[in-house]
Amino acid sequence: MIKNTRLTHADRVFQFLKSQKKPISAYQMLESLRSEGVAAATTIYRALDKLNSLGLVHRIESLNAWTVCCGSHNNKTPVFEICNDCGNVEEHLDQELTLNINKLSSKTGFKPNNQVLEIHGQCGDCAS
Amino acid sequence: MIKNTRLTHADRVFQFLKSQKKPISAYQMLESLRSEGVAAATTIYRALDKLNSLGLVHRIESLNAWTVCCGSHNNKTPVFEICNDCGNVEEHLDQELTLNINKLSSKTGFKPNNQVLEIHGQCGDCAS
DNA sequence: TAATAAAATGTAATGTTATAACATATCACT
DNA sequence: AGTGATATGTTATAACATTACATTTTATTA
Repeated sequence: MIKNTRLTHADRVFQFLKSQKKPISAYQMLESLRSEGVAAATTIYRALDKLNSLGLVHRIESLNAWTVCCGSHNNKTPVFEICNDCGNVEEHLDQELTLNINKLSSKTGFKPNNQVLEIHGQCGDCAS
Repeated sequence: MIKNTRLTHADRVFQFLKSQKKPISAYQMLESLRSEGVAAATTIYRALDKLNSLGLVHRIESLNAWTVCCGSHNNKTPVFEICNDCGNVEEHLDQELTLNINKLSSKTGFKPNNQVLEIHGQCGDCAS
C-alpha cells in the first residue's frame, strides 16, 4: 500500500536543483523542466516557496538564483562563498560567525530573524 | 573662476538618497527626480554605478534598493540590519565580524572580494 | 574662438525576475 | 461517486535592469 507516491513539480524542481552544481534562476528551471511538464513561471515560484519554507533550498540574493541546502543548520546561519570565476557556490556553517552576528545584534538591540551572508570572490580551485 | 560646479544627475541621485531614511529602488528615484530633469531609468542606473564605484552608496541585495554609505569603512565589511516592521536600515562596521569572515575564508582557501551581509529582523524601536 | 574630444544624457526597445487574479485539474478520502 | 484540499495552468502585469545607439553638453586645446 504505497502512499504519497505522487511526484509534484516541487519534487521535480528539487531533484533538478540537486543535480546542479551552481545556483539556477527560476526561469532557467522553467526552461529545463518544460520537458517534464512544467508550464509556467508561477509553478516554479510556488515550488520554490514551498521548498524554501521546508528549508530544502536557499535563495542566493545577490545572484537572483537558487540552490539546495547543504543539510541541516543546527542553529547556525549559513554563509555562501560564491566564486566570481567559476560560479560555484559553497555553503558553510560557522559557529563563531553565527555567534558574532548574534552579538552584534544584542549590542544594537536588533532581533535577527533571517540572515543573508554572501561572500563573492575567488575560490581555491580558481586561485591555483 | 569657479570650476566643476556642474550638477550632474549622479549628484542629484546622491543628494536624494542622503535625504531618505530608507533604501530606495531605482525606479522610485526616477519618479522622485523627474521634476529635476532625470528622464530615464538608464540615467539612474548609470548614476548608481558611478556612486557605487566611488563607495558612496550601497546596494541592498535582498531589497533591490539603494542607500548611502555611512562613511568610510576602514577595512571593515559593512553589515546591514534591516527592520521588517519599519523598513529602516542601519549600517554597522564590526571588527570581529570582519575577522570572522576572513578567518572562514582562509580556512576554505577562498579569496573574498565583496561581501553581502544583510540581517533581517526587528529593530530596537519596533520591539519596544 | 572654432574645432574637437570627452562626458553626460536621452530614447527606445528589450531582457530578466517576480507576482496577481482567477480558472481548471488532479488526488485523497469518505 | 462526491467532496474538499492541493496542485497546476493561463494570462497579464509589475518591478527591476540592461543594451545599443543618437544627441547634447561640457571641457580642452590648437
